[in-house]
Amino acid sequence: MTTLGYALLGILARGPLSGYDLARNLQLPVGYFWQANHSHIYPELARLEEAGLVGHEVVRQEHRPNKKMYSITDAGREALRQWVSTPGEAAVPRDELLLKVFSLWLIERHQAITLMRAQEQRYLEQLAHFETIQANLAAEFGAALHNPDSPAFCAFATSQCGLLRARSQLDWCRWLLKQLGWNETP
Amino acid sequence: MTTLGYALLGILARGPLSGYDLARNLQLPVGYFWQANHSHIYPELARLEEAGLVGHEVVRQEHRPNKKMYSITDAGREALRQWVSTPGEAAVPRDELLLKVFSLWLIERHQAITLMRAQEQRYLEQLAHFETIQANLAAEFGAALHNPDSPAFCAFATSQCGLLRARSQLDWCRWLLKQLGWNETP
DNA sequence: TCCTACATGTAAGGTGTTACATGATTCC
DNA sequence: GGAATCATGTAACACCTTACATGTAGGA
Repeated sequence: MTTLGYALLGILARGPLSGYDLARNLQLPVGYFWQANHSHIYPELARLEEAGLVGHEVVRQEHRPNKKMYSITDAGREALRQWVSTPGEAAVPRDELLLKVFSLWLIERHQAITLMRAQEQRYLEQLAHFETIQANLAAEFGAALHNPDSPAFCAFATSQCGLLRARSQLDWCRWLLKQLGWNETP
Repeated sequence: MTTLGYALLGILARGPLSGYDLARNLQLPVGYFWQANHSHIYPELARLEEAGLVGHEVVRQEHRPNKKMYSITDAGREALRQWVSTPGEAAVPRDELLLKVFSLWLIERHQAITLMRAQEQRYLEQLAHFETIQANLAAEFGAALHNPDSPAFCAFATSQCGLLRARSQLDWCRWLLKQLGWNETP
């Protein structure tokens, strides 16, 4: 089983969806920690179905194309549970920005500052985004959000991770910008 | 040009190295934000050389195999500068752990706690690692570490990012563990 | 004797992205 | 008329990992 497969199972465990809907989920809500294109999702769904982890039924629609609604099977839920409860290896975080910062000494000071300011802006947007997500979750689920056995809490927990991360990255950006400013020749 | 290519140029900009040494750099020091295997590096070095961005000379050694020492060319340094100074797209952080947390509601409370405790331990190790790296850099470079035009400062800046990240992840882990504990039935 | 470090490569397979391909409906 | 949304797929390519392949020297 691939990780994408588990990502799909994780979304389908919350309710039946079409491949198209799954693709949208993997662009934004879940997309902040795992992305995928539809061209990857459709074949993967076929593989999951062959393995008996999901099933689908065709829903006829008027005024728009028919769609296949996929649902997770008992076997699928069990496979997902198994995967979630096993620790797994430490992931390698690939960060292009850090690669650039590693070579920042090569470029002009003002270019470096421009680069980091753009990044600062990006993290600010991320932060705002996660705050919006959390506000929406709070409005929709209320007290249920504090129950760790609910899907809503789990969505909140992942967004909380993103929020804290964005904050720490923002701190780092500003620290770096300060360093870049100190030795400046006016 | 691939990102791996720029990663190699970024290391070679600090001094000539063999493919083997580059592979080691991309396992640990740089490896905390970009990893690569030797099987990927050797062909990439050949491509960089074909493009005139690096060159090599064979160094004969006794008691051990000959090696090819690669150095960055002027064209390579310029290409690297170009790449570093352009902002680039926002990266998609793929995080398997967050995918698991997203489905945490499916598993038993004690399993979830075990999972997060293991993760907490992992982040603690990361934190210690970055602190060691920074201590080593401080011991080796001293005051030069504060000069943003030095390669040493850039190495420090990347480790600083890793350190802050590890800290925020640790905070998140503990927040989640607290949430998992609150609704516990003893 | 076996394992690790040094040193360089190729081959096969898995994963992920971009582009190709089609077609109805709705909004500007 | 053109763009966006809904809806599903295939094909080609780029990227990355694992395994295969070879050989010396030194330490446990």
